[in-house]
Amino acid sequence: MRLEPRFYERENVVKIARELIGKYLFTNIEGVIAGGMVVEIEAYSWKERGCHAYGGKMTSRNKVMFETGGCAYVYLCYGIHNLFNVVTNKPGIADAVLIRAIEPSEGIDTMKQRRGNLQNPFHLTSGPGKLTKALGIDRTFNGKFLINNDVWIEDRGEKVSSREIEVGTRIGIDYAGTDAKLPWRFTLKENPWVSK
DNA sequence: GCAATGATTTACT
DNA sequence: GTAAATCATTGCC
Repeated sequence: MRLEPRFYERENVVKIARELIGKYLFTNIEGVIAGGMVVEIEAYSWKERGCHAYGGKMTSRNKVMFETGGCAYVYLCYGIHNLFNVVTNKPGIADAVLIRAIEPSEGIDTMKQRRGNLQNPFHLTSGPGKLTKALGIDRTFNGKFLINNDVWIEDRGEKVSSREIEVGTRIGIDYAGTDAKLPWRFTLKENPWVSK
């Protein structure tokens, strides 16, 4: 079952991130479906320094974060890598979750092709820049709604108990000061597809 | 208009 | 495990 807008429009972005573990992210590029289960995710909110829209400041890059929940926010990091976020909360409130890793289930051959020859198959989608490349996501997806047929998230009814979820601090935002210590990173315990 | 910077990846030791 | 590559976005001049 595909997740509806009201799932994303709730106020607690951390809770949404926690609930998205075990859900399935798919893309449909020119009729080819690829995707898999979300195993790693982080929450971001305008209230803390780790977020692009910290303080509620809108720029041409992050304006999509101010859209209503259920919008895709894709941006370029380090000049090369596309990172895939899902906007949450109500219009005007810039919260989002960053999908960092998935466990491939559909279109694995296509993903391998997009990623080129890999030594270690576990490197296919075990990182935010890797998974966007594997799924064919680029910045043309910025602003797309997850109720369209290009990209969406499904609930396949798999239950993930809280003790299977590992909570930690977010990656790569040391500059955020004390906000970098917020326990807003969720991973599936002992899953080989989680980035290290 | 220009230089500093980063929510990372890759290859190499 | 560590370090370099790489360029759009940002913020200041």
